Amino acid sequence: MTGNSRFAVSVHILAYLAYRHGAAVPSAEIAGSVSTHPVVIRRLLSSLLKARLVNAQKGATGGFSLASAPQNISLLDIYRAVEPDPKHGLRTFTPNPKCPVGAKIETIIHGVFFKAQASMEAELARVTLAAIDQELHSVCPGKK
Amino acid sequence: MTGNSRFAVSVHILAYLAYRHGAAVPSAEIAGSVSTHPVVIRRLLSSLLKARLVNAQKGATGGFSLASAPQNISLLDIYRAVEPDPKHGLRTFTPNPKCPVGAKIETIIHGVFFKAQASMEAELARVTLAAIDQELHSVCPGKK
DNA sequence: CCTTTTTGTAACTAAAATGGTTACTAAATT
DNA sequence: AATTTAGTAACCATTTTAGTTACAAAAAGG
Repeated sequence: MTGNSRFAVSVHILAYLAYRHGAAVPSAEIAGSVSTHPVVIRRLLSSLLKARLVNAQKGATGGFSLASAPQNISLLDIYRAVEPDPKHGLRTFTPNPKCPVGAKIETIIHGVFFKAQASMEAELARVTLAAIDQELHSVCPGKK
Repeated sequence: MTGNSRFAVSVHILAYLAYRHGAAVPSAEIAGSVSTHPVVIRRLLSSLLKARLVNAQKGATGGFSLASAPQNISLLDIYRAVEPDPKHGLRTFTPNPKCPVGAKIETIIHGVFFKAQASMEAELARVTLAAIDQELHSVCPGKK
C-alpha cells in the first residue's frame, strides 16, 4: 500500500498509547514495543502531534498520550497524519505531450488512482483505534 | 498507492497498444510516447507477457500487441502483473513479541491492510482498458 | 540551583528501491 | 548476409527509508 512502514508503526504507537490508558508514555517504552530506536518513534510522534492526535509532555515524568478518545481516532486520521502526499507512483511519470496518448494518459491515470485511493481511504476511515484496542484485548485471535 | 511508477507506465503501455489497434508496436515507439528508455518498456512488457496480457514478436516487423480485446483487460490485471507482492509497508515492521501489544498488533494491522487493499483492487477491477481507450478518444477532456 | 529525565530535531550512515543506460544474445524478416 | 527487434543481464546515479548519534530545550524534584 505505502511501501514504507510509517503507517504501520504509527498505528502500533497509537494502539500502544490506547493500551496504556492515558498514562504519559516515554518514547523509549514505545520503542521497546515496536523494536526500534526511540528517535524513530519520536519522529513519527512529531507528525502525529502536528495532526493533534497525541499530546506530548517534556521532563522527568513526561511522555506521550492520546489527544482524543480511541473511538474518535480513525486509521484514516493516522494515515493522513504520517503519509501526507499520495503521489501515486507518478513521481517520475512524465509522458510525451507531443504524442496523442502521452498528452492525455496522465490525467486519465490520475482519475483512476484518485478513485482507487478514495476507496482504500474509506476502508481505513471505518476502523477506529478503539476497534484495534478491542482486538488487542480479545483473549484468542481466532475467537469470535 | 505504489510508490513506483511501474503500474502507471504499464497502463500507458497497454493504452498505447490499444490505441495502435492490433499493430505490432516496437518498444522504441512506446518509449517515445512514455518518454523513457526502450529497455524500461521491455522490462515491464516482460512482466505483462508472463501475465499473458500481450503478445511479442521478434524480428524486423516485430513488436508488441494486446493478447486480448481491451474490454477483457482490467486495470487490476495490469496491477497484479507488474506489482506482484503487496507487502504493505510491513517490510521492516517486526514488533517485540514479548510485549502484549507487539505480539498481536502485526496480525491486526495485516487484517486492516488486507481489507484496504481489497477495496482498492475492487476499484481497479472496475476499469477496463477499453474504458481508458474511450477516454483517450474523447474530443475534450471535460466533455461528458 | 542542580541533576535527571524526556521531548524535539538536525545530521549522518547503510541499505534498499527505482529508473535509466550499455551491452550483448537470439530470433525473425528482407 | 544484413537489419531489426525482443530478451535479459549488469551496472550506475538518485532517492527513500530506517537507524543512529548528538545535542539543545524543557520540566520535575530534590
